[in-house]
Amino acid sequence: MFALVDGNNFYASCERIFQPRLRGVPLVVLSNNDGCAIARTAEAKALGIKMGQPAHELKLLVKHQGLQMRSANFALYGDISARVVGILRDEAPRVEVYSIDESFLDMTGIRDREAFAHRLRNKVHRWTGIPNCIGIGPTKTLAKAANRAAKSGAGVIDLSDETRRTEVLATFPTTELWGVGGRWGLRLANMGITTAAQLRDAPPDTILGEFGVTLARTQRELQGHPCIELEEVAPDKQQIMVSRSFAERVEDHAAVGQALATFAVRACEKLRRDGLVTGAVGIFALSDRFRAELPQHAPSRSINMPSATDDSRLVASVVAQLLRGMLKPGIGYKKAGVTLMDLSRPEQRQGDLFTPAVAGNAALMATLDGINRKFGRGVAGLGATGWKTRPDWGMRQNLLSPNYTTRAADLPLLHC
DNA sequence: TCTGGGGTCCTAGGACCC
DNA sequence: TCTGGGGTCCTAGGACCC
Repeated sequence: MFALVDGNNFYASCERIFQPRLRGVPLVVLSNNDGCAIARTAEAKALGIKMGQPAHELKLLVKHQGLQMRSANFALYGDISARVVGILRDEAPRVEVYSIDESFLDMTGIRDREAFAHRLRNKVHRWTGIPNCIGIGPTKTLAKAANRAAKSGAGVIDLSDETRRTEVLATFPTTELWGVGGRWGLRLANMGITTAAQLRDAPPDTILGEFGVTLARTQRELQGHPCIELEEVAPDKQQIMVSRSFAERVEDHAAVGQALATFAVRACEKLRRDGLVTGAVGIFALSDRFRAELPQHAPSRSINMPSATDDSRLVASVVAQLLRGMLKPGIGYKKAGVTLMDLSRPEQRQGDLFTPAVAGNAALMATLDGINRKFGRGVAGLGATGWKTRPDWGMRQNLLSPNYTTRAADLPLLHC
C-alpha cells in the first residue's frame, strides 16, 4: 500500500509562507527568465491562467485583476521541500522523494491509514506552511490518482477499497493519469477510452500491442497489481544538463563561450555533489525559435573524454574546444547548454594502458566546493566564465523574492 | 518586447559480431 | 543457383514525468 503526499501549487505556496499579502490573491510563479507560468494558485487558475502561459499575456490580469507574479526562487523551494521531507521521514518508515513537491510513502503496517494521513497532512501544513493532499492506493498509479482526486476538496482519499476505487476511476480522465500524456490520451479517446475505469477494463492485448509495455504497466497498476516499486534510494543519474535561455539574443561568440563555461562549472558542481565522474561532454546553442523571420541555427557537438573526470577545469576546456567554430556570425543565440553524459562512479571506471581511469585534481575541487559552500555559490571559480555580475546572457528575474531561509541577509527582520 | 529547465524509459532500425 | 541464425550495442525519435 502506497501514499502520495503532494504540496498544493507548491512553488506558489512557498512564496506565500513569508509574504502573507500573497494569501487569498491570484499568484503565479514564473519560469526562469520570467518566461511563463509554472505554478498557479487556485485564484490564478480561476482567472483562466494556463500552465506554461507566457508572462507577457498576463499583463492585463496584473493591472485589472490584482494578479501577483514572482520569479522562480529555487533556492527557497528546495529548502522548504527538504523540511517537508524531514517530517515525512519522521512519520513513515520508508519514503521515496519523487520530485521537489511529491513523495511516496510505504503504508505497509499502518493500521488506520486515513487517520494517519489526515494527521500527517495537518502536521506538514502546520510545521512548514505548505498545504498538501494525500492519496492512498495499493499501487503508485492509484495513489497518484487518489491524490489528484483529493485535490478537489477532500484533502485525503483512500482508494484501497475496490468499490470506492471504481467509483472514482469512472469519472477520472485518462489524461490525468500518471503515465498518460496528451498524445496517448488522444489516441485512447479515438478508441473510445476516456476514463481511467475504461482503460483499466480494456483488453490488455490491445493496450500492449498499440502502446507498448509502459501503458500496459499503467493498466496493471490501475487493476491493483503493483508493477512499480518504491525507490528509497535514487539511482545514480545517467546525465546532467545545465542550460538557460538568455535574457537577450546574443551575437557575441565570446559571451556565449562565457555562458557555456558557467554552465560547465555548475554541471561539475552537481557531478561532484553526486559523487560521479563524466565520460562525455556535449554542448548546444539555439537561436530564437520564436522569431521565424530571423536566420536560425541550432548547432550541437559532443565528445568522449580521454579520462573520466569531475574537474571543472578539464570540462570547461573541453567545452571551449567544442565551441571553436561551432557558432555562425550574425546569428542571435537565445539559449545554450552543457550536457555531461556517460556518468559513473569513479571506482567503477577502468583505465587503459596509456590513460588513467579518472583525471583531475580532487583536492583542488574539494577546496573550491568548500569555499563556495561557505561563502556562497560563485565566490571562487574559473576565469573563463567571464566573471561578470550582470552578463548580457544572464537571466531575467525581475520579480524575485528574498531567500528567506537560506541567506541571512535576506531575513525580513534584518531589513527593519 | 515577450514563450523554462531538468530528467527517464521504450522501441525500432542499423551496424556489427561470430 | 545460391546467400543462416542468433546475438549485442548504439542511436534517433517519441513518449512520458515534474
